[in-house]
Amino acid sequence: MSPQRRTGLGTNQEAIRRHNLGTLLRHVHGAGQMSRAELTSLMGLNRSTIAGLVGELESLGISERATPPEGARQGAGRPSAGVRIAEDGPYVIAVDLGVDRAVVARVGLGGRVLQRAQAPVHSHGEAWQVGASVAALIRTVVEDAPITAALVGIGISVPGLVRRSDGLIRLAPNLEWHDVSFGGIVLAALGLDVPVSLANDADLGALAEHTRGAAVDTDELIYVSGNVGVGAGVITGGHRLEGAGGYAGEIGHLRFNPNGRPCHCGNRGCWETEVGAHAIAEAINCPPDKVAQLDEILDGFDKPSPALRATGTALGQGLASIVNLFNPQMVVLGGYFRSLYTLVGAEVNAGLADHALPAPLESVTLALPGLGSDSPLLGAAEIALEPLFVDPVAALGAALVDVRGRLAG
Amino acid sequence: MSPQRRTGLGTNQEAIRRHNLGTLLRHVHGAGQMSRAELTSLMGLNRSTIAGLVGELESLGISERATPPEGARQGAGRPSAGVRIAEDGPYVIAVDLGVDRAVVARVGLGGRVLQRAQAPVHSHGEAWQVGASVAALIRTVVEDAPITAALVGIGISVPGLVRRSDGLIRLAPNLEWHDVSFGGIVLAALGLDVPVSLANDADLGALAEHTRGAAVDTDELIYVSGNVGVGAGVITGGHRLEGAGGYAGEIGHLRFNPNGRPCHCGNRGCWETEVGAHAIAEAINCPPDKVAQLDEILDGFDKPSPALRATGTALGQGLASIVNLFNPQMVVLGGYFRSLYTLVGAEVNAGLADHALPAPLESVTLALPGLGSDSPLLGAAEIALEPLFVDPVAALGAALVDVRGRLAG
DNA sequence: AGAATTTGTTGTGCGAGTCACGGGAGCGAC
DNA sequence: GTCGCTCCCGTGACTCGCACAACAAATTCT
Repeated sequence: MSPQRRTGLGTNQEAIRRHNLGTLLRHVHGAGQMSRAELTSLMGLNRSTIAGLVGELESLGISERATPPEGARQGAGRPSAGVRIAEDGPYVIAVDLGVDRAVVARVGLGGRVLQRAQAPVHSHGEAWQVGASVAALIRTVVEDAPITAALVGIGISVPGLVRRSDGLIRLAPNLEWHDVSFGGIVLAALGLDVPVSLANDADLGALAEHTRGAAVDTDELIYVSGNVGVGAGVITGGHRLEGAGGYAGEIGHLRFNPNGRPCHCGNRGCWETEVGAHAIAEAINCPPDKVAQLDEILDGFDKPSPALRATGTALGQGLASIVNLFNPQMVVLGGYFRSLYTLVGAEVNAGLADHALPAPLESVTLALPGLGSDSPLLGAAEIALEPLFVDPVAALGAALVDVRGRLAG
Repeated sequence: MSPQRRTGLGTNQEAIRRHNLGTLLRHVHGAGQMSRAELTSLMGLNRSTIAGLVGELESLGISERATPPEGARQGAGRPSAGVRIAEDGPYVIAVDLGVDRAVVARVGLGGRVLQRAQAPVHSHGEAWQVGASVAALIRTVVEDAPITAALVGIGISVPGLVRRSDGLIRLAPNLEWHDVSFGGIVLAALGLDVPVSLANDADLGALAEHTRGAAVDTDELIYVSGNVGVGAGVITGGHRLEGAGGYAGEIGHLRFNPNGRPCHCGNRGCWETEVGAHAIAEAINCPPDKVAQLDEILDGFDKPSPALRATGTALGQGLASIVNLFNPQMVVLGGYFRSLYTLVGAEVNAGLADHALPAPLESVTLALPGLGSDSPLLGAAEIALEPLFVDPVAALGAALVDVRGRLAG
């Protein structure tokens, strides 16, 4: 969260520098590489100011000077030097906790996945067991990190409700977890003390798609995630919509059909009972223990069955409610909705067009994730990197160097 | 909209001053009067900086020095001088366009209603006719304004969909308007050229309740407005949720009962068909032409009928979907929902508790508007005042002095 | 090859907030 | 009543960040 959203505080010169340095880094992070001239026009600051900021970033070891990038201006004039994320710069650990597997990656600024590992996770496993597996994956992934590179933090994507204030997992239905302090568990298993951020997988999917996926330059977007549960991550005004407790986006339990099937939440006919993984599995006669691989199974289809087409219509109709409520510019369909939309896109579009109001409908686009199924993972990297954009100097000061040594000791 | 939300730009010193001056004014505006010491601790700036800012505000004629306010610190020590909104300071015109009447007020900083007038409006009247009535009311209300006081702008609350980019009224079902540039119509009728801002009534209700109503210090709130249509204004992270086009918050057409009554939007069983004014009027045998006064009629009841109780349950159940989606800290029930909640609050609460998820439910409070039925009007004043908080000097420079003279000439 | 264009570099200046000091205004104790 | 305490105001020197201007450097165009 950028400090600018804290309303009411004044700004002093120290804050300017922090903000400008962080904003510059955010730009370089977003584009991977840019020229100083681009930065000058993007940020609206003087050339010499940009030069000073870039110099500070270089002296921090975050960025390095590069030859002018490819897509640079054509024409006369001295070419502008490039600013590029440093090879041995700071990095974060991203964890995508799925229902049946955990993916862990070491991710550098610019969103580059430097190392990656994954392992199956016992469904309904105890939290400490899962924590131990994740810790082991983290050890693997940190193996080849340069000894000088600093670990800024760990970001974890969770399929469930995460409390914003402290990252407690309030409820992860498909892991059968309840009030689990998973961040603490992982840190304890590692024996490290670094900042850990947890958030809902759909929220992080939205964040990643906004930063470097299908929704770059789109400040109003919703990432609808079909995992075993159905959830949404909302970005509005370029910021995550979190809600008071951090639970915003629970679209799975929208009232859809009051005479429908009972839902595990206690109501009847929640949207999830129509478009959730179990409903779809039933529609395609998929055995219940394969529900976690629903996306792959759907990818195997080449022609949709009538039942699947009905599901597509229900998906579109539910999306209509969401479009009416949030008036997004883009809706990204993640998880198995990606596969489903590929199959029955026409039905989804029709359901949406029939049930949404004309005004919000005209400005919305349905899209597939630009990052494939990595969106939540890269979103986890983004929240872990966030402190660097708020205050690069402070975040780097708090970061951990020689992680391998510390893990060994 | 505070400039801080524009991400990506750098900050220079000029922007600091603008921001600090605007933020200081926003604080004084919110509290009406405060001491410099309070401002110092609120804004986290140095005493002398605050003194400089306050001095600038005074020299602009916006604020004036006052004796220490009542609620000041008790005990030893020199009392801190007060900062108070100036009597003859800048003001705005706020317009609340209802289905059957228009209310116009002259509102000063601090939210003080200085003058007020209203007139019935012909339902289904032509836009230019309504514009002429509103212009006449504005002339009345400007009558006694000090000749030195500056008019900063006009804010208009509209019962319909307003396009964010240019304030065009895309659709106001109950006025039967369609793509009406009402701001231009009013300005033409006045023969003035001042900034005009238009927004949806529920959005403005939320804004006003957030600034000086029931939801002060609540950064996640939803104002649910029952007028002839049902809409919502959402504030999240302290900012209005507008959506891509400005149409966010259309909760009236949430899918509620797919086998229900047909809705004018083309679907069946939208929430509005269950809790909208026409549904309630039917439930209490109120003649259709009195629908606009539904709140007063409901206030006349002392015992709710079973039909009304069922409506209360439906209201609560629909609110549950909203609470699940937005995870607000407070839901304010405006319009006739205020009267309805007073009658059948128990049913509303029960419907909400039954259908909302536990996590979002535990942090939400239902509340009545702290500003009564004036919320949209005062919200209209707030958007018109907004430029003053972004850049007081510029906004005052663009403001109009001697309005009466200009209107006469 | 020279002009035109665009950018990097350097030094100067302005402006905004901070800091430190002296003075002022109430409160409370003796 | 006076003194001390506490908190605040007001003023001037100080620091730091950005803007500006002039010059140097690196290309492209003619």
